[in-house]
Amino acid sequence: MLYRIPRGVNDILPDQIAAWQQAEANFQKLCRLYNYEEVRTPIFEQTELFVRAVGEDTDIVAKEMYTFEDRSARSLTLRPEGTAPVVRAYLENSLQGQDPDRLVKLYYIAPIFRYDRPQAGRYRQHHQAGAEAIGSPEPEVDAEIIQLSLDFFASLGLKEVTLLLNSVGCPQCRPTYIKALKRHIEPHLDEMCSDCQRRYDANPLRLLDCKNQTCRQILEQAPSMLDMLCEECAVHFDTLKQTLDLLDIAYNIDPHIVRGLDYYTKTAFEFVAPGLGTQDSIGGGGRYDGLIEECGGPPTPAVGVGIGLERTLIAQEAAGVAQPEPAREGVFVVTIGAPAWPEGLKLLAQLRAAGLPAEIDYRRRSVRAQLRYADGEGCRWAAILGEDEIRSQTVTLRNMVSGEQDSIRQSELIDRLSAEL
RNA sequence: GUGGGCGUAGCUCAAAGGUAGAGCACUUGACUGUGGCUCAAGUGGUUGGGGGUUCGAAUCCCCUCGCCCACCCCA
Repeated sequence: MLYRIPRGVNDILPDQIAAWQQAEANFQKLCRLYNYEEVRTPIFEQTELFVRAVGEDTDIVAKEMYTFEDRSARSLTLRPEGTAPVVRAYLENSLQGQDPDRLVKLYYIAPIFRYDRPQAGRYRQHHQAGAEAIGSPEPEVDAEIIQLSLDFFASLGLKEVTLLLNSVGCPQCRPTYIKALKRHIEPHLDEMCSDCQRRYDANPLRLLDCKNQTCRQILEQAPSMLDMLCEECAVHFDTLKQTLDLLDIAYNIDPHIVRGLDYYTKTAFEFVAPGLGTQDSIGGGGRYDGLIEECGGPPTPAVGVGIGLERTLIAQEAAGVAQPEPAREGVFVVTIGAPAWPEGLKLLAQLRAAGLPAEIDYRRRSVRAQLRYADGEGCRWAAILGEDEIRSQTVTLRNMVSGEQDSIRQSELIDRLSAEL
């Protein structure tokens, strides 16, 4: 073998396509139900867009982007997340129109690229189904995004999805919180891991999700962001919780949900599912009220979600959700003997022209082999053409499920099958 | 980026220094023109790749690539 697939990326082969198409179709259907419209943005953007939107200090920007120069020395980057390109397209095409308060609801299904060490459920190219609601500050919209996501998981038979919920505050209250957090940590700083010592200055919020034992202990008594939200953020969070209660959506408050993208404000959430090992997050999102302004637009509040399709499908498999058997359909043209071959080819073309899925065995093997092939291909009918049939202008039509067969006129075959299939 | 486990037929796996195998799948036949069940025969391998040790390597050593697991990160 001369060439192998690059590390960390996958082929999606015919036997997996049904699961993918089901997931994609369900997501699209739900988005239409919730009045979100599809956008398709390029797989690469100016590098600066992601650096600015996601944040220079994040792992995604610092070490996980596929960045390259084109032939004119422009720095471009393969999309490492879905929100920034949508925001760019929203601004560039003035999707808000003349109404500055207009709520623009968009969705996408797109490949995402991150140079990470591959692992089960973690790939260098994966696919996200995402939804963004741009233009509304209302917590009910956060709830809508969450509900849409949960409906999607439910539509795929995923029953044990847990919603983890947090608020990461806003530019008003977060600095106060960070000051309090650092004040708590400072006396213990030299006991903490080297990563945390670096984060202390670079990105103190990230201290919260350190998995190191000693760091965790020190952080256990640390103040919680949730206790220090400003009035506006606290009301937003309370209203969101009330709305979720109203909609019978269960959630676990988890103050350690921080998210790896700097643009989040207020609501941050994550969906976790069993069966994935340590990569158990199948989706996540939150509010990003500052991002549109950061990208050069007017102050515009927004909220969104990204769902990992590979992980969702792994969770679906782990949960033992059976894929529906493809229905038997199609006609297999069986020819017997040399004179029947051209007649079979003509019949094959006629069937296809009439919109009936049809196949033939180009290897011209024994009847036995042709029927076995037809069975393996999942055909519902076999149309058998031999000397007898040609002489009498008929075809032997065999039902591949029941095994019954009878002789019918060639001129009636298409009408008969069209009625049945 | 760090540490560990594993790479043998299309698939799932044996063979622990001495002839590379089994089951499933596939092909053909038993059944001159009828699939699924049964039986029989057959096809199929640079043992991930490269180098080394040895009379002899799937097996031991080194390098490399890939997958998996944990850290990390996140979808």
